[in-house]
Amino acid sequence: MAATIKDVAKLASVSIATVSYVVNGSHQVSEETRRRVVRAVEMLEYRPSALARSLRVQRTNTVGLIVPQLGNLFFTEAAHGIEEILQRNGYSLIISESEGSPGTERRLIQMFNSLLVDGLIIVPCGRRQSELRKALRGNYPTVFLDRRLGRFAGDAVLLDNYGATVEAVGLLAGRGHRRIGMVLGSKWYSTTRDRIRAYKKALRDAGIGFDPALVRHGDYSIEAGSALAEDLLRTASPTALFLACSNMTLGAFVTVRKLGLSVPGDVAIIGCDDLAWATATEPPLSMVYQPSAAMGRKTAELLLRRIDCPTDDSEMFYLPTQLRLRGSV
Amino acid sequence: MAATIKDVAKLASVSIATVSYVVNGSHQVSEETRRRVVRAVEMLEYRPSALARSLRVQRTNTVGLIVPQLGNLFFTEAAHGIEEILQRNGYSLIISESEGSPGTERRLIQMFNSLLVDGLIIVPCGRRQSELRKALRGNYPTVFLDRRLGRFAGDAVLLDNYGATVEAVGLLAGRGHRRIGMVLGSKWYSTTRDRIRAYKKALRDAGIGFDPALVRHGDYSIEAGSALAEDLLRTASPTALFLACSNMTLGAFVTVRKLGLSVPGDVAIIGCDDLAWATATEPPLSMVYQPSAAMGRKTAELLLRRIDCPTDDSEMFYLPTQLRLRGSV
DNA sequence: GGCACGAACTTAAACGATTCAACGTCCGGC
DNA sequence: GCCGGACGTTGAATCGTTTAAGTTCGTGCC
Repeated sequence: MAATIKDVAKLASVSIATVSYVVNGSHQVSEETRRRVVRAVEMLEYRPSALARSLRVQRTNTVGLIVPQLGNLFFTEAAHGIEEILQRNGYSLIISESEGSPGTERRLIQMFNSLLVDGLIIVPCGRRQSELRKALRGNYPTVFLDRRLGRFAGDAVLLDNYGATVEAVGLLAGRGHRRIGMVLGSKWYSTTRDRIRAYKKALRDAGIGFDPALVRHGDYSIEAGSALAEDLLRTASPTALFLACSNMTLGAFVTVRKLGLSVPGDVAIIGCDDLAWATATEPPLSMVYQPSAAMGRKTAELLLRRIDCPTDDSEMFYLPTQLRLRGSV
Repeated sequence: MAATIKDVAKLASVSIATVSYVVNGSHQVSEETRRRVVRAVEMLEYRPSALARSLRVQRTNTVGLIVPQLGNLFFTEAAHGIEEILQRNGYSLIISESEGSPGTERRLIQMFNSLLVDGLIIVPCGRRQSELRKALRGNYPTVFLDRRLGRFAGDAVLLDNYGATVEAVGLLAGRGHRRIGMVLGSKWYSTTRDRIRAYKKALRDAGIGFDPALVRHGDYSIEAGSALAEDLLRTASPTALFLACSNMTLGAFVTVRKLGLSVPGDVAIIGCDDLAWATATEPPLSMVYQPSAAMGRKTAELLLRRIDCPTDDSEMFYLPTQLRLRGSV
């Protein structure tokens, strides 16, 4: 249906090689033939097949992205940042969702393997890094986003969750809270582990003992936020809550109100990932701002650098967050 | 680097054709050779190149999606619904953002043209349908999502914005509101035109005159919601506001409170696209629920049908919405 | 005049799959 | 003993590009 390089060559009465040279400007061509070819290209509305080109040159100028959910603004903003950088560099992005399932994650990686992407950005949700490594097979550079695997495994762009949590918990402790409940994500994620380390550190600094009953793990959904907050309030009587994402913060806030408790009177709240609606509640919610778009940009830049010059040394970046105090504490 | 069909053929001591037949199950192969080939495939961790296959069979099992913004949950939920259906049918999805710019939209379409996608789903933002048609060149089926172009142009899956707006405005009028402000999207979008028709109809039914000063157009951002609501309140003194998307609803709500007005006492509010945070505000916001994920699924199904059997007759679906009344009216 | 050289094109071999047509082998039927 | 099929396998063309390696031709130099 669509015109191919052959059609153009025939119409311009030159060889297909010449057409290719004109289109790519990769070889000397006389002005006269150049014009003929250009006209033929325009008449036929010829656009080179990205597929055929990619097959030939063994690169697609495409990178893959695997995020847990598209319904989470934290990730879509990161995706947005990634797109911005890629677009500027002539790359395109294939986005897909792992739904937090290691199985889906593996399937997607295999899909990308057979798609000949030039690089991959992934928010890993599998637990074992060896499996992920194996699935990736090292055919193309990979950068981890938001979460890392193991201690020092590969390139990664992360947020300073440790620092953010130390600051938030420290602040709550400073205001006299002794029982600070934590609603975090899966205990296998590096973000969660960092936050727990930070929690213990902040408690130690404030001379408060660590009570495991105050720490819960959810799946970053609104429902998890509700359920865990309710359970925590009923069984561990915290006077403050820290929540690891905006969804869970929302669920927890609504539940706290439903239980007839006042914020911040009965329960102080600090959530993560400052979204616009956090200032529309009454009281407005205190949130740890996470620079998701910037994180995306940084990740894309790192990946492009790796694509251009692969190396064994891996880099890890921690982006600073920002605690935004509002009425909820 | 990665193993190709040739490597497998060599290792299994058969021709590449046989390997292909085994891998695809598209031809009879003796049990004995089948086993040899399968073993070779496993040993080499062979995965067929999607690129080469697509080039040969002239289809990619990939569809493109163009949405205005990824940062809008309405679209990401639709994307989610699309993915769900595609995945189930062995297709993958390439998502991209037009940022509401017709220029970017055209660029993206051209990218998809050279990418050999099997179909395209687009939330159009260009104003002229002829241009879009030309860019699309009719090489693959296209389905419009959420907005249509012109009156009856092509396959489309839409929401019943007309019905929703008649209901919402009618309800406000029924409660005695005579000056109902509308904060809508670009006046070129079909959604906006439908809503204006509905607005006029509902006013007529209630015996209220139409005042153009009560209708404003924004770009679906939080900022637009704030600015337009403030302007509307200062200059046209509405006692109720209808807003065409969740972002603008949020912006408007925050602004109304900032101006020291009470909701619903001074201003009643009905927004669109019921998101979870709408119940966390005080008062909770009345919203028109829009089944975005279902819309996505429906769209994907329609597209797949068109890919399987192209036809000239186009279909248009209007999905019902649902008015959810809460404290804000 | 012969030779070398560069400019402007073309030829043809990849890239990694699918798939049609052809081929050999074996078997059963007449 | 010969013919016709079925079965299993292979060779080669093809998809639409890029690009290394020619080819042709005109020109300048000795």
